[in-house]
Amino acid sequence: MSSSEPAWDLYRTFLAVLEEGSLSGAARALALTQPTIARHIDALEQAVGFALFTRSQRGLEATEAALALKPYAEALAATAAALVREASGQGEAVRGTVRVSASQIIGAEVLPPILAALRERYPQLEIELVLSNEIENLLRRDADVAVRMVQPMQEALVVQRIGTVALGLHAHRRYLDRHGAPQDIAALGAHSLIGYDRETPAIRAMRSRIPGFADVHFALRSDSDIAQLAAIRAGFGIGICQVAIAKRDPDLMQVLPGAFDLKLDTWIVMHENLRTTPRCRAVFDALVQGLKAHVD
Amino acid sequence: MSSSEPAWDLYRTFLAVLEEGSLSGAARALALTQPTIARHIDALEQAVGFALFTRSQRGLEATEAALALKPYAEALAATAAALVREASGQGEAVRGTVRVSASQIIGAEVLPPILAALRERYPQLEIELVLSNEIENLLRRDADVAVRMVQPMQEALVVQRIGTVALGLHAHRRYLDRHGAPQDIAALGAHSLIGYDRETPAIRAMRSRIPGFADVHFALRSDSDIAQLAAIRAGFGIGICQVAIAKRDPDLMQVLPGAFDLKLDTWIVMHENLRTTPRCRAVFDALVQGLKAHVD
DNA sequence: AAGAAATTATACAATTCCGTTTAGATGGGC
DNA sequence: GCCCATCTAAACGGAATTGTATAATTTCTT
Repeated sequence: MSSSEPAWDLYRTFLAVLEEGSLSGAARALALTQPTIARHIDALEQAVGFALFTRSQRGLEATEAALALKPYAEALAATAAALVREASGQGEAVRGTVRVSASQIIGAEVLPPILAALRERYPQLEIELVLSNEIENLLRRDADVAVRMVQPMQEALVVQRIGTVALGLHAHRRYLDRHGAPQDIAALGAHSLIGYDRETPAIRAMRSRIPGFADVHFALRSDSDIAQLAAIRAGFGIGICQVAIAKRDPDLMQVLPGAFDLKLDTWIVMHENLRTTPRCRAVFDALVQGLKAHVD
Repeated sequence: MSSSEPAWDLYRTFLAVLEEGSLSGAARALALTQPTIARHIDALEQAVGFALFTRSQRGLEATEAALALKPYAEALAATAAALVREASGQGEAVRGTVRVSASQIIGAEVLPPILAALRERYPQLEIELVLSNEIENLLRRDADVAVRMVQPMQEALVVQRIGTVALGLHAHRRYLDRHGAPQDIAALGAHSLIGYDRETPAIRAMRSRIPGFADVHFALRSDSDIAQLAAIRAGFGIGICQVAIAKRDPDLMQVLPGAFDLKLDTWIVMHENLRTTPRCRAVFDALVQGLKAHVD
């Protein structure tokens, strides 16, 4: 029984093998060589006392035990990355890397000008933009600052409420010229509708809240909000998008503005410890200001 | 500018130097040698690009930048330790180490028989008992299972409410025989009272809730609940302790049972991911059962 | 005031670790 | 059915890391 705990480097190698699926792949990812990776895995297996992978010629397969350890290795990687970001931004100046998490639509349609102005002001600031509808774990520091459409529930977070983002049914003027505008929700069935592919809990809640909208059939289904918005702009049909975004394009018309109105509360969220970190503070404040302008 | 991120081992060395305060101390703690530690720190300073410590002959002093990185290094250590615990308990059997956090009183007076029975049942189970009135961060895995007297607010936790623990004023029969029992709260001023040294927010809230108790003077002040309980048992005077604990000793009498009654809600808390880990599940269930018996 | 006991810094030897190379095996593509 | 690509495993030489020993400096104690 080896009483000494494994070297932390081994965890990094372990995670790389898990993610790459082979010793050789991990070696490429870490800029090491395959024998080194093999030795690391051997050493880690020696230390924990059981097999982590079943070797085969087309790669390694993780054992159940290895999968049980994976979340810990991922947490280590997230923390190490956060440490590097923190180190890169030491000092009073706004410099270094800030990791921002937001939804696809916000990230593609709303954030770019805000971030551009921010970068103009702080040339040494670098931004990592994580676009995902999953909410990143801020406590584990998967991201530094996040734009959230659901109320933050965790402790130890700095939260600033922005306001409500209004959603609405929209279509391109060209589409409405050809097919006419529906006069009520019931008439939507005769139109080309754009919607989601897989139903998430949030979407299911939304559909049930709009009367008569529960069982419409979508002619174009995509889980990508970006693709939906692009389809609306291309005149495919009627879909849901943010009213504020649609208003920027005079050719996008809101459909049934009274019948369908949905509001999303919006927050900017940051880990409490980053409050005094200049670069994170700057990004946080810029997002608050920029998104408030977008909501109004 | 070195683009490659530092080796994770350097973080461990870094944390050890922060905690030990010297290269030599860190070398002892990690079972390495002082030149090795010095090289690690040099390498890390090289990687981050600024000084982490100011060298002196009586040790190293951390720079502000180093202190800013400390929480990240601590999180790494906590996660690495959790990974080792997880690895030690692989398999279906209840074996390995579980880290339990509780208050001093609970840990010293209530948990021992519960844990003893648990150990009797699972001889391969090992327990790390962290006794502190600070609440350990379960998300960072400073502990696996915790007994909490404040309502858990974090997400991603498995929470089981136990009930309310009653507190009351108590004294040893010997003390009351000599000095008599006070008939009302006002009469407490003439007695030897046992209480806290520094006022924490929780204590301040408690004092304000008991009328006439806000400005009593304590003859013996200690931040250690254990010491307070020991003083009560030794007949020093009147102090606060759990009614359930006092009842086990026929010589401990409750004072002013009607006027002073305070209740603490109690929960057992565990990280969600540990729900399916046999050893943590076993400890969690045993604590729930054992503490419910204590409350009743 | 002087010596003992810390500490960091430096030089050198030994060990460990890593990379290169090779062999062996498996799966996919023509 | 054969060949090529990809993988793991093993052997060996070199490089990097580590440990040992020592010097130099400061602080605390006697």
